[in-house]
Amino acid sequence: MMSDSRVSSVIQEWVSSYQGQSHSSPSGNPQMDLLSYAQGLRPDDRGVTEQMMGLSYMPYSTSCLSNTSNTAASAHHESHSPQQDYSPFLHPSLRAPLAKRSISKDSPEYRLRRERNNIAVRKSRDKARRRIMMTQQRALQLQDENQRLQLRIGQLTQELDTLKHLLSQRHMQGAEEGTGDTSI
Amino acid sequence: MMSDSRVSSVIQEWVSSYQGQSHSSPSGNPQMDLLSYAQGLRPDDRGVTEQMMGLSYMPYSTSCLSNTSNTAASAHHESHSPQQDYSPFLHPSLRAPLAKRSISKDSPEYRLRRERNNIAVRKSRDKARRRIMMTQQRALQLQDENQRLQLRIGQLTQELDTLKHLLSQRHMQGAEEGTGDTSI
DNA sequence: ATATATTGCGCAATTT
DNA sequence: CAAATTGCGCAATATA
Repeated sequence: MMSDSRVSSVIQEWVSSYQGQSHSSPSGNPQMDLLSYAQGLRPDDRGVTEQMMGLSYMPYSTSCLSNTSNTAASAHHESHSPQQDYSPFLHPSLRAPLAKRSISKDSPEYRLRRERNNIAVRKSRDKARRRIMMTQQRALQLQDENQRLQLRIGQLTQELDTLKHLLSQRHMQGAEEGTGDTSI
Repeated sequence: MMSDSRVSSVIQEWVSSYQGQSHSSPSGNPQMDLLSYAQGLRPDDRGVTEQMMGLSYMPYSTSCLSNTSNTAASAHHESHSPQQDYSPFLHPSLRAPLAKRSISKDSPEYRLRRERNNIAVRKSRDKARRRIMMTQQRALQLQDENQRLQLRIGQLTQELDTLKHLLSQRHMQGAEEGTGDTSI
């Protein structure tokens, strides 16, 4: 049976043709104070694609997949070596790994790889967390500045009105030569 | 042997007993604050501080885990039933479940709970994803509006200058009665 | 005390 | 091939 991850891959592939590419973490400098980060905001980094709001949140393996949990206490991502999906209906890249490796999970090589990936994963997630927080902060900052600007506009507008009024009075006073134009 | 998750719990308990508070840290999640720093490997998200960028992202439990999975393919977070912490030093609510459940992972009850949690997790993550996207979008919108406002301010300022200039000329022209005040 | 919501973590499939 | 991402389930917590 195909794992859920593979299913999502389908959607991903299917959809990826739609979203060009993005990701260009210009970060370089991890420090990247909020200000500078504010310049090159990434509208998105990825996956704006997947959602489709399927509000059911039904388990992926339930209700449509057998999920015949192998032995005893090992649910999770098991049953990978035995039984694969050779269905001819699926996209080639989705079908079974075809007796790929015998890394056997015991191989020190396997552990090494896992460990490295785990590290990478932590790093990546850390990065993501930081990115998210920075975006939030940026939004807050922008909101503040926005308010500030709106206020400033209010001031200027009022001042402008005052001057216009004043000027019109002068015009009245000065009578005849009035061009009546105060706009720029 | 104890799973990494339990390790963190231990550390957490251990540390929390130092801080006085049992659990319910006033703000934020304890899991990280302490554990991460205790292990000195998470730049973490919390402090926007992040300075020691070169951190190692060292594995939490590697190098001490045998991971001799019970059967064949089930590594991961196994072995939970055996070994509990009955330390009398800990706050009662922190001590081991005291032979609480024998949910044994086989119990249909266990599966039920797991399934429910899985659903909750998916839901929660979906929500988070949406929130993040919205924040990003909001930041973009704010940025746009900001620009718009800045422009507006530029216009107003210029117009104001023009009027002021004009007015000053009128003053000159009208001579003596000038109050000289154009500010609001 | 129970149910749901969050969150860090490791796994595996994919991407880059 | 190595590192980065991403969806997923688990378990510990946090909340309600």
